[in-house]
Amino acid sequence: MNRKMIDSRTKQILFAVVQSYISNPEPVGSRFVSKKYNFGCSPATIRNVMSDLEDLGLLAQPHTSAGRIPTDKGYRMYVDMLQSSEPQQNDFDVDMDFFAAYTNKLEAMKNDMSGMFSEVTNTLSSMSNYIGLALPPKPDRTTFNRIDLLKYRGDQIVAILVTDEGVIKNRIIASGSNLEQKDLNRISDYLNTEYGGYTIDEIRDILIYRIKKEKALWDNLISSAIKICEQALSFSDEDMFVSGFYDVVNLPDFSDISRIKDIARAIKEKHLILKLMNELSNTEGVHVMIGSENPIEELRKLSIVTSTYKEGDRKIGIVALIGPTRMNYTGAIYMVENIARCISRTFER
Amino acid sequence: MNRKMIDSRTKQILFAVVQSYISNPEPVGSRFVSKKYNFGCSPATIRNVMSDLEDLGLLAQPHTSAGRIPTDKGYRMYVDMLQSSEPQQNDFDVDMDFFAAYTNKLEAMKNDMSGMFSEVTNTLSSMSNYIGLALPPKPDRTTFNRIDLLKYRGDQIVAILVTDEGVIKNRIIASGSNLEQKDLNRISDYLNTEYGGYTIDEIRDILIYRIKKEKALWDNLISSAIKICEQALSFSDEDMFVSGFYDVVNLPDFSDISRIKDIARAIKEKHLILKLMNELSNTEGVHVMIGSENPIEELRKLSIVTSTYKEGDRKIGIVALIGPTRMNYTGAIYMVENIARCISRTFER
DNA sequence: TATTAGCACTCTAACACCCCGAGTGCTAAT
DNA sequence: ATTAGCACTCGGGGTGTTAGAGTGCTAATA
Repeated sequence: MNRKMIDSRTKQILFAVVQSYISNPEPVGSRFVSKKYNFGCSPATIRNVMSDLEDLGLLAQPHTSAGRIPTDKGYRMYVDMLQSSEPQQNDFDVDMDFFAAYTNKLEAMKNDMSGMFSEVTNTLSSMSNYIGLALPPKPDRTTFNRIDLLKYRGDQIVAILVTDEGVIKNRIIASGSNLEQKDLNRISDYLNTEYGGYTIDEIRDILIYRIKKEKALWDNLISSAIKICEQALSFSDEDMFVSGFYDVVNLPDFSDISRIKDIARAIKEKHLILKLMNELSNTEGVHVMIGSENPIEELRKLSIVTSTYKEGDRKIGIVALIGPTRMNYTGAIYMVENIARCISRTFER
Repeated sequence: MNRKMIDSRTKQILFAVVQSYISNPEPVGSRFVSKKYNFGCSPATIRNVMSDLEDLGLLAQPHTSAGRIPTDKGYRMYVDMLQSSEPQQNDFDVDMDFFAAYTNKLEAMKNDMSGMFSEVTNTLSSMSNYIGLALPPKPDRTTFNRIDLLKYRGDQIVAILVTDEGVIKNRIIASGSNLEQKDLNRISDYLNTEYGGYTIDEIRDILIYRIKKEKALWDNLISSAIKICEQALSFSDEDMFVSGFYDVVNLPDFSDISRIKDIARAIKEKHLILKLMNELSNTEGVHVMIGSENPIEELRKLSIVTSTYKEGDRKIGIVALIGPTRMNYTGAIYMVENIARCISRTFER
């Protein structure tokens, strides 16, 4: 056998081992492989090959007299094989009709982002039994299109923030002073010409800068405008949707209490995952991170499958599944990919 | 010893056993009680008393040669003793100043109910290491005060729903037809005179009835009004806030995997807990349910401490802590009670 | 009559031990 | 290059033993 190149049969045996282990979490032995899959060779041969695979760091033995289980590197090769070959038949009982219907369902929820995305994570997790994640279009990174201010009762104002993705948020704020609708119109005109096109992050920076430097210069109206804008833009950054923790504890992979603690900690440290998701939201299509490949310490024993969704050509958010490294990658990829596609379609209309 | 009446020393010994077990989850033996607490009697005497307590069903032995642990009934008596005696010194390092400051913090979030209540559950859970729950003022059960409709762009309308507790929700809806602001005013006037004072639940019923019976009779405007009202009132009923699952798995009480599964299932079945909370939201002040006292199968091994919060005299919602039956009741009661008080104060202003 | 000391008894957790079976690695034959 | 055969290894499950903690009971005591 060559140093670098792995011959086709070897690859297939790796594939078989991984697939067997995924469907049944028992170390897989040579006899089993030789019997179950038809490679036309005896257990002894398989043994040799598996031994090679172990040397390559693709398989490992829990202990001497046990079968092999895949290493993270082994899963990696398996996933790469999956993705280079043609679409696998999915293991979940959802077909394309489901996703078509689902797109319509999401479409109907378009006005309620948070409802829509909690629906998405619920579906992801309940169909897969893994943990579903979703990042809605982040205001920070979207372009401010316009803000509208409507007078409400007393000194209260309804601020409606519109970005390129549509209405993001509306909230009621107290202006402090009693402004007329025409004042509000002047304020929003000012804000829209001044800030239109910037991302919300940038606007925040500008605001902070201005407040420091030029405070004294402004007239009352502008000062109100800034104040209102500040209030209207102050979103919580905790905008990540997670669900499915409660199913995942039933997976055999989490029969060990310490694994559950790991996963609990990982989810609790939302900001870490958030950061990772943000980094990944530049990637195109489906992306898989396996165990130790993961930059986040807390996720080193888990795998994460992500896919960005888009509006037109712009990637505006991301959905994901988190599960054990012994994950049904075929199914997870299929789900994540198609759900992301549903969301994209929703934004297109 | 009398049949029914338990003498004071016996009670105190029960108290000691429970408290010891709560602070350290080991069956407590007679020698230990006699040494640690000063009852001025020997282990043998304690043993007799503990044996009596076991006959009364207040203590139990995991096995013959182990110490005693409290039964649910034992915890019940303990909690009753707690509540009849004067306020215990709390075990958490929060004093009244904390709650005063906390009230202000909540005050500032009053415009953002969901933010406020997720803040509440986070605080509850992180300070106690149990699971924090909160039920915001339920729209269904609150009285509809008025609805305001503001024209926004195109056929879109901002609907602002006001109840006796203040602004509950504002959402953007599409009217379908292009209405002027004065039409909207007529619609909202109609809705307000027609439905003001009813609870939202009742309104929903009325709407359904009317839609069936009188559909043909209405003019266009009223039909729009109903349509809008329907849309505006269609809240998700998933309005319960939960947090702290991730800390609770670290408690020694959940070192057993099956216990974790129990608790995971309990939380997943939100509607059950929701129902319980609804039932409890008529109770006055703090309420404790211990293990088997619980009507919900899934919670039979857990305890729940609840407290309603009020606006004036009306109880409008509830907060709670869920933990193991071996719970720090003193601390949990203290936290729940005071947090509920903070919320009440917030609504008063 | 309530309390206590003393003692026999019970039960668990921990450890040692053994054996079975599954699965391997190696070697020699094909 | 493949294979059959065989010795070897290791974990899991069952058994036996022991130490220690805690009890219940009895008889003595205040």
